[in-house]
Amino acid sequence: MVTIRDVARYAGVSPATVSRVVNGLTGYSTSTQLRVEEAVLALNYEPDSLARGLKTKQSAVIGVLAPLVSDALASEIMSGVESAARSRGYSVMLGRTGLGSEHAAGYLRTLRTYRAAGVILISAAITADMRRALGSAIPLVSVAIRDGLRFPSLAIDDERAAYDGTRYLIGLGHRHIGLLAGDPQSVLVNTVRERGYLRAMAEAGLPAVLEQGNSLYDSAPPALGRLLRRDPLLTAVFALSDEMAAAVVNDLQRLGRRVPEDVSVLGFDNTRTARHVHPALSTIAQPLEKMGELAVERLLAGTDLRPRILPHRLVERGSTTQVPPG
Amino acid sequence: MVTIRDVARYAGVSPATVSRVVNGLTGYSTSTQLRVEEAVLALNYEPDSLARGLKTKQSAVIGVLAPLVSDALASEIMSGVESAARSRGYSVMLGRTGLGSEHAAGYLRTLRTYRAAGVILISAAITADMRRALGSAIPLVSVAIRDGLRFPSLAIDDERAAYDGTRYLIGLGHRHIGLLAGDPQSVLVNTVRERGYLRAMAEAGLPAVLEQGNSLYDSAPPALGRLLRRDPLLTAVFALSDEMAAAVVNDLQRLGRRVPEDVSVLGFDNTRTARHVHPALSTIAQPLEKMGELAVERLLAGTDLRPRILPHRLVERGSTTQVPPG
DNA sequence: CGATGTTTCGTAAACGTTTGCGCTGCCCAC
DNA sequence: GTGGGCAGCGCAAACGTTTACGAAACATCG
Repeated sequence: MVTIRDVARYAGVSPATVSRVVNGLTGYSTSTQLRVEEAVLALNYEPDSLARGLKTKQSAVIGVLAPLVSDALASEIMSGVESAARSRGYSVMLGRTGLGSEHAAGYLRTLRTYRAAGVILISAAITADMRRALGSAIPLVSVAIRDGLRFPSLAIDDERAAYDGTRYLIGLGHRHIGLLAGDPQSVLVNTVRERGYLRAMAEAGLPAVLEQGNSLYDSAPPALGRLLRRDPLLTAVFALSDEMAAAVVNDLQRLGRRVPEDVSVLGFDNTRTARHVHPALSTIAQPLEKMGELAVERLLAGTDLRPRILPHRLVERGSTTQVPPG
Repeated sequence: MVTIRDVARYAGVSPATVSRVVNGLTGYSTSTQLRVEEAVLALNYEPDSLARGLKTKQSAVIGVLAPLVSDALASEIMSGVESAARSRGYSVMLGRTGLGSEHAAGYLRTLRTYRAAGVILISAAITADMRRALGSAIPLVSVAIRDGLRFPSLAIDDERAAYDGTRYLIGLGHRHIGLLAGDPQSVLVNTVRERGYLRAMAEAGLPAVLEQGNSLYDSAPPALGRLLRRDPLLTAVFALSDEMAAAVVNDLQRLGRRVPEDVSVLGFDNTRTARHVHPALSTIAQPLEKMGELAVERLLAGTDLRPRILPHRLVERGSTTQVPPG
């Protein structure tokens, strides 16, 4: 392990000077800069991140916390985070908070012991526990959820997005539109999406039919069954995650209903899975990668605590169509 | 920020003693242990990871490097890594190496500056560059790929798995079986899977038909087209990733062929996406989560450099069936 | 030419831990 | 009663950086 002292010796200067040129500070002549740079190259020196962090009370790591690490939504956001972080010289530490955020506080604590530069919280509400664990030193930005006031957030306008999705279905002529919601206690975003749906239905004078899932694949079929029982005339279902939507189109086909001829299904998020289904899902797109990138940008900028609303967009694929005649 | 000194003062002992009880060493009486533990609780003390790592020349981070972070295969392995790591008190640092491993060496270098306890490399071949960047201090285990000799690896028997998959298709009566391979240069695992396919076909006296994709969704349709052109009588296609297999069933349906009635398709990996398609994919399952867990286990055990072969398993779902009569 | 400023650089003290070493008591055996 | 052994603990030095401070060298200007 080659240290700054070795470099200093090699270049015939003091460690302090090496530190200065390595960090691009001022206070050295061009000639010594050259000598130091040459020494760094020759010895293949790389500053020890731990020592540096200890001294500066700040390390170049960004924590990313998601309910599930193998979740498509979180994955794509993390992908954006990773690339933005790396291009700025930061590393990312990964943590799974669990569906109920059970492990979030613990992770925040360890991130603090690493003196992380910031943490990005995906799809999770911020509890008092978490605030305590975080302390005041580490900035946090919350993504894909609008938790309001204390922390900057980065999300689409979920109410409006759900409203727009529902309007779209209504515009297609549908009158019996069921909503497959996510679990409201774990992902608070779902309740505001529900509101958007309810508003659109109310405005159109249509009856709302709503069942809860938990955003995951397996929760959809039973919820779909309940939906169908409550309104057998359903011609459209709006699922609040692509994964549930995928399950819905598969289960519908299993039940002998054609998608989209008999019933249209609209997804949410536009994750990779939206294209894996056949017919491919029409869905409300969130700019997931971009959200990840912006999250690290905001984290490092530090300023501007206001929630930032990103544009959503309806992408039309094969799973939706005009209401069947009759 | 409360330090070990604060705790020591509070408990009326020296920092050294606090360190000893915090780390569970010996050399203190029960009564002082109690006092220290009380102080730790009272002050909510948590040792600084950076200082600790600096002193011990080892930090509790495990690096995980994957070609793509939003890839389903890598995601599920990472999920296993994360849970095993956390339960042992380790944190995981995430890195994207890129399809051609462009960024791998860079990441290894920064992991070294963090004095990571180890790194887990997913689906990537180990280059000389990477070996140099890694140095000798950090253990590495390679997952989902068998790179051979220098580093311990954790994978299924890919040749045998592909062989078994092909045999399964043959056993179903198929004679015209196309293989959709991954990109051999990026994921060397594909060439050994190809061998398994070729062996099974040769043994059965059947002609091999083989096209290259790159493991991702979009590469499949064109490759499928080429496959169909080369053998219009194809009744089965074996895709070397679930994502390609998903694309194949969708594209087949677009072309008016029914799956599995007209043509069977068999996937590989058994990722989440296998269930997202309709009909759900029959596929060769790798124990992905388990592989992630075992990887950290081996990393920390440190011993036993021999490659470890995990069992694969064929899971039959709706996308495969007997060859159509005629 | 002296005074004053400005570069350029080195010294040394920190950052928060861990750990080798040694000191103090105490117990016990002779 | 002396000595050896051992448990319990503190001192202080390290780990590899960064950075305040000051010293030297040099330029500038009256």
